[in-house]
Amino acid sequence: MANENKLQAIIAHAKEYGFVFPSSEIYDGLGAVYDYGQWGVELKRNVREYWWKWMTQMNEQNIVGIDASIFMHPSVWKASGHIDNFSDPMIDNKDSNKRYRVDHLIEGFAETLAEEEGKALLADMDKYIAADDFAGLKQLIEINKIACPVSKTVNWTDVRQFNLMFSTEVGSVAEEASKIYLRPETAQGIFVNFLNVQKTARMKIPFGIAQVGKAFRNEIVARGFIFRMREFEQMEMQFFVRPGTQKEWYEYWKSERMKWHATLGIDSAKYRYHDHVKLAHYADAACDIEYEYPMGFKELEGIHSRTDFDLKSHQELSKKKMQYFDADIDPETGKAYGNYIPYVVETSIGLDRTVMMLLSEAYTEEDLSTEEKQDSRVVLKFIPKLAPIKLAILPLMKKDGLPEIAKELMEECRQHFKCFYEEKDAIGKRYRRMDAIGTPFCVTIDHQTKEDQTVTIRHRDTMAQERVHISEIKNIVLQSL
RNA sequence: GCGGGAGUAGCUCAAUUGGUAGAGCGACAGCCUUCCAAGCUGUAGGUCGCGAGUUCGAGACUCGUCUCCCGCUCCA
Repeated sequence: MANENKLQAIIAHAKEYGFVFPSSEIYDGLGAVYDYGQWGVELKRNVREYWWKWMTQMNEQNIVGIDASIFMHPSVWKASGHIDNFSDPMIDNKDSNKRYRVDHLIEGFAETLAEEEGKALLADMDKYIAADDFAGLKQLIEINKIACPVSKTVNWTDVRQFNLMFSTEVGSVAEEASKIYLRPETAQGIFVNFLNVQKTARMKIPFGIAQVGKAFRNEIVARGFIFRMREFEQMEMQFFVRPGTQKEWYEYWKSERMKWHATLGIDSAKYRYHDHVKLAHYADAACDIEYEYPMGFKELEGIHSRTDFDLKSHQELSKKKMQYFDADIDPETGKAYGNYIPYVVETSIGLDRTVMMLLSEAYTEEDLSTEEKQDSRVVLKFIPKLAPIKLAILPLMKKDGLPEIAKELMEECRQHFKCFYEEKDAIGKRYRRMDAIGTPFCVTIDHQTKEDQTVTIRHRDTMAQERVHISEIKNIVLQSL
């Protein structure tokens, strides 16, 4: 299937079978916001829980979790650089339809001028930017006849503000209210709690703090289904290390995170690392783990060596010492390492992007036609651990006591994993419905069950069936999880 | 934001030059059925994206508007 069609098919399937719905659809929807439906939420929860366990329980490193609030003190975003770096005035060229950050455009032009002239121009620009004077900025562009590099024209729109962060007011009385932001990343919740966690959990470096939660970003263009949403969920872990060791920990987490991906049942050829050449303001090394989505390789997870940028910024702004006292002996000096601000290696993966990866990877259209008749099915090949429903229990017919036996099995199994019971329609049709939402096992109760307590267990991917004793079903499913 | 394409039932689509909305699948109820969708009967479901205009009459024509998709621009 062509990739553009595959994306369409996945979006349609996700909606049709209750995985992902457009937000507020009855009111024409809300751009780049989606809701998870009954099966989507199970899939997403399974991913989230698996990541959490893998990080905070199964991993050999010392990692604990937190759950910080979405609202944070405005100074947090001052310290993190989000206020200064991500609220840029933008301008569009009407002929080329290209959009530019105003500062980039003017800086680019300034470089073509003589040094003194350029400096003067940039000084003017900084003055206008500091004053939020957009009309002044536009005037500056017009006076200097700064042209679009593509269209070479000066046919510009007005200058507009681009805000990465969503803001709202805290305080119920309007005059007393103060502006705060919805967090654009979860990491800062970890940094501001660094001391709390380190002290109360008596954590020793190296150690990690994990968090899963919502984050919010205005996007200039929100496209690609749940790949890029305005409200999304991140699974992040900040790993605090001794300065100077960040490079080896960066490499460690680079490979460690790929090990996690290798357990998701995804073709390893669909993954690649992408090293950042141009580094963000806080990083000394950074790479992405990319997955080949239907629209191409795209960033799924980021691994960043964030240095001590964040803790240091918070220390400066808050005047609180964000230090760790390291009693370990430095072999070079024979003395304790002493007080320092830890360096940080971050792993940050998009939960929604992971769900989209799993949907993309699992979605399979199969042609089952024989010479006699045409036949096909759509099957979602999730690994059982992540599948929304683990087991469907299907009496072959809804009479002769078969539903009663099925319900007994249902009662036993539902205590351990998500089950689905259905007695309507032909058995083949019920199998196909379960295929469409990725249920790995179906068990069918028939008349023979009444005689020898055996049932048919049917495997999703191979469609193979085997006859087993009814008492084995629970363990067969549990072993696959 | 710009350019292109598309909006009719849950889904896929149909409705002669404008004449007042249908089918298949799906869903639901029942019948029949001893293991891989499309056997039988019945039922529900649509102010044709929304709003104006032209007309005796608009799903169709005109204008506006909204939403979605594709491409471009920005981006941790």
